[in-house]
Amino acid sequence: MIAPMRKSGCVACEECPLRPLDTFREFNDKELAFMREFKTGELRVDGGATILVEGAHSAHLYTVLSGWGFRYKTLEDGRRQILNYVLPGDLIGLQGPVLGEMQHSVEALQPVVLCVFERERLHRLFQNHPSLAYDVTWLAAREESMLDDHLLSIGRRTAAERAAYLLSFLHQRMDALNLNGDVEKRIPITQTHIADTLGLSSVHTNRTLRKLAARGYIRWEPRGCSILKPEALLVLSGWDGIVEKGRPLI
Amino acid sequence: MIAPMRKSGCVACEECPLRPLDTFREFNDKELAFMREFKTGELRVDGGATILVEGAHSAHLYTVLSGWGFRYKTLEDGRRQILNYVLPGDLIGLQGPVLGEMQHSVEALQPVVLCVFERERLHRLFQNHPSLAYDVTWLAAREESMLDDHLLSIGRRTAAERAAYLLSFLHQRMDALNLNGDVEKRIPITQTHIADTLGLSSVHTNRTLRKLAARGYIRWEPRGCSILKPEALLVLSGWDGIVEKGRPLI
DNA sequence: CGCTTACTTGAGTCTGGTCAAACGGGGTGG
DNA sequence: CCACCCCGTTTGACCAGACTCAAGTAAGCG
Repeated sequence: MIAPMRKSGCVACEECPLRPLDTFREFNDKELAFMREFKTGELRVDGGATILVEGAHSAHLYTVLSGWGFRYKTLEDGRRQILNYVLPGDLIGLQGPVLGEMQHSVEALQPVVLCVFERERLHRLFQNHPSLAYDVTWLAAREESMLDDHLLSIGRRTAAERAAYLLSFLHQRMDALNLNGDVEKRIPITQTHIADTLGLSSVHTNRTLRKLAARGYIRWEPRGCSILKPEALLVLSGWDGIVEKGRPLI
Repeated sequence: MIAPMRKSGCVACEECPLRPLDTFREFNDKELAFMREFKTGELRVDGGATILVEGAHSAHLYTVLSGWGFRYKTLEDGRRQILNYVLPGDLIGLQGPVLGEMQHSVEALQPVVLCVFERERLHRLFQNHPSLAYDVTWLAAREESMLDDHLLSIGRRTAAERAAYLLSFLHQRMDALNLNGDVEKRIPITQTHIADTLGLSSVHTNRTLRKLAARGYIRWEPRGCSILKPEALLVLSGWDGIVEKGRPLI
């Protein structure tokens, strides 16, 4: 599951391929210098691997460099709820250092590369780099905002609206990273993942997605979904879309 | 809706009635001094009043000193989803300063007293008080953790389990504040609030609650609910309960 | 080639929604 | 003081969206 991490041979923060993207705010030299120091290595995990486990008192936190994953919780009897998806630029595992232990698990959907940070050094970040501390809070507030949206969706939208919302949401997040600019245009998840995100059964999810496909809004492919009419999905969902500018990249 | 705020005549942070409670971590003198400076006044709102509005670019953030409220979002057609409840000690309105504008609204369930903070000074807090900055992040991570729990509940639990979860959740939060130690033992919400939290209709919520009452787990009172058998509710819900120690009070 | 995983489809069931009506308490204006 | 109204709660009857069970297809892989 876990390849050894190395400091040499991994991407330096100054050359991070994500940082130049429009979504991310610019860091100054001091911030970048700290980041390079803060990052202790990289971690590669296979698709399907568990990155963080509920209950663990993890020694690390991570930022996703590439690949998709998802956060989830389960009930005793196995019912699973996917809480959110993690994409490149997302900070994960903050609950470990801050609250003491993880309250959810994280799993990779594809091979994922992670930047590794030590929980110990997080205090140094807060001590010496207020702007970065603020950024960590920014990221936490953003996650909360996404969860609010998901809650509204699961609680109050119909199955079709929920599906439209989720696909719009993921499409917009991809868009911000230009992941759909080149090769990867597909959202790399199965219908079971969608079902476990929307609080539906996989059978009903399938029927709902087929209707969206019949209308020409999406095309379902093995292990993934292509968005053909993002605007139509957005209208159907009744969602405003993501409001986000100057997102920090820790 | 809004009474004028005054700095004199309001509770100083050193004498904050909440701070001595076991749930909250102790603050040192320097932290307390900053808090007294940070707090610019108090605000009293009536029950039913709106404290913060979605879309607003609010100039303040608040900590609840007394009273209950709730955070919510609505869809165009009026469908409402309650995201979480706010109780004394909760920091609200962080989204304003951090993300730029509020993505949800907050409404008072009762007369509520709030400590008022200026969004401008939040940067000073991060600049000069790393421990408090860390605390703000702690609170954001805690909120996220609660939302994760809610999502699991709405997405994957049955109506009865959801109701049991929500009532357990609110009961535990009351407990931590000793609100049930003295006069107020009731959870001060209507069945419509519960319905809008659980993603159910009010009719079905009523039937579900009556079943819980018939089993002797709860007693419903006008505009409120008393918990008679918290352990039974916890078992029914399949929830672990809140894990929380040394919560900061900003 | 056989196994597994993902997706599809049909049939019957049930949880939870909608519509409708009624009750009861608290507040208000006459 | 009483009539009225409104809000929150309760209950019944009926309906429908979503679930379960079940079976079958198709693609990928060792």
